[in-house]
Amino acid sequence: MGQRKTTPAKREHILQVAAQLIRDRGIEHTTLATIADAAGISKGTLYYYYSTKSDLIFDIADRHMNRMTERIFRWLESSGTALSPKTVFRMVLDTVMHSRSRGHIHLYLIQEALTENPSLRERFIEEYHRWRSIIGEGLGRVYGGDREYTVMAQVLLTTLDGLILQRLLGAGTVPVDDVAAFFEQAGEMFREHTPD
Amino acid sequence: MGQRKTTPAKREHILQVAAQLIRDRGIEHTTLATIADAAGISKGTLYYYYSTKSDLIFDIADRHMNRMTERIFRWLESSGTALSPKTVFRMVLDTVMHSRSRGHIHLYLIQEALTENPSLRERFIEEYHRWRSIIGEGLGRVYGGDREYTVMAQVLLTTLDGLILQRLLGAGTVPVDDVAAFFEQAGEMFREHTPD
Amino acid sequence: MGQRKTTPAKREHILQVAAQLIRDRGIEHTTLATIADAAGISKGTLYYYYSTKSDLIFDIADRHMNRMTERIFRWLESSGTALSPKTVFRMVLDTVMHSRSRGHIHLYLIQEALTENPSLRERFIEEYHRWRSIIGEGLGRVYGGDREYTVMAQVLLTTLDGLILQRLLGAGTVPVDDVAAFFEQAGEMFREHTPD
Amino acid sequence: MGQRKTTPAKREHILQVAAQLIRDRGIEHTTLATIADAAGISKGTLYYYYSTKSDLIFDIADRHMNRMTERIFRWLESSGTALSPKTVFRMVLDTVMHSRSRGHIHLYLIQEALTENPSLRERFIEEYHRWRSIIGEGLGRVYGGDREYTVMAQVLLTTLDGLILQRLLGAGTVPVDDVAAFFEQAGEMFREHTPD
DNA sequence: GATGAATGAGTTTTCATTCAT
DNA sequence: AATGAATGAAAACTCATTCAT
Repeated sequence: MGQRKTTPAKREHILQVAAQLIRDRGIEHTTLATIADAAGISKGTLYYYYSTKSDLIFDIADRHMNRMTERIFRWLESSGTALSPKTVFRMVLDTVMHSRSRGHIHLYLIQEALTENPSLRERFIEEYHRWRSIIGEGLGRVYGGDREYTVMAQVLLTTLDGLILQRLLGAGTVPVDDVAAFFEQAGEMFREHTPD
Repeated sequence: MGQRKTTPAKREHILQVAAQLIRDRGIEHTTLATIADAAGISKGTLYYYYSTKSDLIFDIADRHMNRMTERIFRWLESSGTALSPKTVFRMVLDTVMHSRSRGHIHLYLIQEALTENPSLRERFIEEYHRWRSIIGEGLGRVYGGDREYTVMAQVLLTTLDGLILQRLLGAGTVPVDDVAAFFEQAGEMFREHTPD
Repeated sequence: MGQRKTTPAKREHILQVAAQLIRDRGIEHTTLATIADAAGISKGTLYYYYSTKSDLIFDIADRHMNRMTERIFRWLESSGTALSPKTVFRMVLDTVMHSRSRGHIHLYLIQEALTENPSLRERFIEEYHRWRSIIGEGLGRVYGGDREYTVMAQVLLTTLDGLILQRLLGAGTVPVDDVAAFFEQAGEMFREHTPD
Repeated sequence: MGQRKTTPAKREHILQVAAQLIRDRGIEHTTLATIADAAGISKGTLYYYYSTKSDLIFDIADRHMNRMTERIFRWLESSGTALSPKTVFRMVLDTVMHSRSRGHIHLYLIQEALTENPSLRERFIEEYHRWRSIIGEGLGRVYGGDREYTVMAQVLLTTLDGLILQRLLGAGTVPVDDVAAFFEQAGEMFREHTPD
C-alpha cells in the first residue's frame, strides 16, 4: 500500500474502462468479467493488475478525487485574475459537476466508503477538507477583504454534492445558472455586511 | 398508486427491520436472508409479503419520502407564524437531516433509484418537485413580498442533500448553524435587492 | 458455533458423501461441485447446509473424531473382560486404523488443523488427550496392578498415527499382528519389572 | 536416477526458500508466486529452473529424505560402538524428529505423495524400506544376538512418524525420554525372551 | 538466463427466487 | 400464512503455466 508501481499504460487503460462502465451501469452491474471484456483482456490479466475488486475501486476513487482537486486548483489560480464573481461561480459549478458520469462515480464511491471501505472514507474526508480550504481561499481572493469565506465554501461545496445527486436523479434541469447567481449575490452580501 | 392493501402489522415490521439493516450496511450488503433473519421470519414468509426485493425497497423508499414530505409540510404550517427566518432555517435543516440513519438510507435509495429501479427514480423526482415547491412557498411566506423563491428553495434543498452526504462521511462537524445563518442573510438580501 | 441444528438426514448424507470423496481423491481434488454432484444435489443446496468449505470440513473432522473416540470407549468396556492382552492389542490397532479411507481423512485433517484451522487444532489436541487417558486406563485394567500405563498408551497411540501414515503410503504390508505382539510383550514386561 | 544436473546455486536457493514456505504454510497454500517472491526472482525465472510445481516439490522431498537417510546412517555407524541402548534410542528419536519445521515438511510431503504425486510416493516407500532395514540392523548390533529386529524397527519408525505428527499438533509435551525408555526396555525383553 | 505480462480453466461463494407442504 | 428446502445463474477469486522479448 503506497508503493504503487508507476501505473503502466495497461493499468491506466483498465482504470479508464472500468470507470466508464461504472458510470454507465453502477458498480453492482459492473462485474470483473465485464471490465476485462471491455478492456479487451482476460479476467486473469485483470487480476494481474488488480488482485481485488476493492483495489480497483480504490484506484478509481483516487484518480477521481485527484482530478477534482486538480480542477479546483486550476480554478484557484484563474480566480486570481479579475473575473466577475458570477463567471467564477459558474466555472466552479461546471467544473466540479462536470459530467453526469463523473457524478455517478462520486456518489457510488461515497457509498462504498460508507459501508465497506474505511480507508476510502479517510481519503474522502481528507480530500473534502482540502477542497474546502482551497475554495475558501479562492473566494477570499475573488471578493477581496479579509472576511472568512469558510462557511460559504462549505455551503458551496455541499451544494455541489447535492447538485450532483439531483442531476443524477435527472430531477428536471438543474438551474446551474440560477444557483450561480444566488451564490454570487450571497457572496457580495457577505462582503458588505459585517457580521455582528 | 397509493392505495396499498392496508399494510398488516407484519409487513410493517418487515419494513422497519429492513430499513434499519439497509441503514447499517447498505443495500447491496443487505440480503433477503438477513432481513428475514432479523425480522424473525423465514425467507419464505418474507416472500409472502414482498414478492421481490425491489418491491420491498420501493416500499421503504416510499415511507421514507412520505415522512420527509410530511415533515416539510409541518414546517410550512408553522412557518406561517412569525418565526424569525434564522430559526426557520435551522428548523428545516434539522428536520430534513434529522438523523444520521435517515440520511444514510436516503443516499442508498437514491443510488438504488439510479441503477436499478426506474420506478423508484420517478418517485424520487416527483417528490423532489413537491418538496421544492413547498419550500419555495414557505420561503415566500417567511420573507413576504412576491419574489420567487424557487431558486433559493432549490439551493436549500440541494444543500440539504449535500449536507446529508457530508455528514454521512463524517467529514468533520457540519456547521448547521453557520449554514442556517448563511441562508438567512442570503434570504434577506434576496428580499431587498430587486433583480434587474 | 455450537448450536448445530440436529443434523438432518440430508446433512448427514452430504457429510458421508464428502468424506468418501475426500478419502478417494484427497481434499484438493474434492471440489464443492464434485461433492454436490455426488450427493445428487445442487451447489446451491450444498451451500444451504454448509455455507463454507471449512464448515463442511470441520464437521467431517468432528464426526471422524467422535467415531474414533466412541470406538476406543467400546474397547475400554470390552477390555474389562478377560481377553488376552494380545487380542486386545490387535483390537485396538484394528479398530483405530480401521480403514485406509479413514486414515486419509485423519491425515488431511491434521494438516488442515496445522495450517489453517486453529479451532480444529484445539479439537484435535483435546481429543488426543482423551484418547490417551482412555487407553491408559484400559491398559491398566488389562494388566492389572497399579502401574501407570500412560507412557505406553502414548506410545501406542503414537504408533497408531504412524501406522496410519505408513499404510496410507502403501509402504508394504503393515504387520499389524507383529506390532500387536510387540506391544503385548512390552506390556507384560512393564507389569513384571518395577521401575527403579 | 540420481545424476541431476549439478544443481546450480540458484536452484539450491529456490529449494531452500520453497521448503521454508511449505513448512510454514503447507503445500496447498504455497503458490509459485509466493515462492518466486520469497526467492527474490520472477515467476518466469522460477519456471526456468523448475518447469513444474511437481518437479520442485519432488526435489524438496528428495533432499529431505536424503538428509534423514544420511542421519540414520550416521546413527548406524555410531551404534556400533558400545553406547547404552537407552542413549541410542534417544539419539534416534532426537535425530529423526529433529526439528518442528522438518517434521512439518515431512507430513506435507506425505500428503502430497498420497494425492498428487505417484512418483513421489514410490520414492517414499523405497526410502521407508531402506530406513527400516538400517534401523533393524542397528538394533541387532546394539542388542547383539541374532534375533530379527525388523518388527521393532518397524514399530520404532512408525512411532517416529506418529511422534512427528503429535509434536506438530502441539499436543502437549511429547515425552521423548519416556518413549525412549519404553523402547529400551522392550528391546531388552526382546533379547531375553525367545519367541515360541 | 531472466522476466513481466498474459491467460484460462477451475473453484468457492453469493443470493434472489421458487415451491411443495 | 408460513416455512424449510432446493436451485441456478452469476460473481469473485485462484493460480499453474506459457511465451515473446
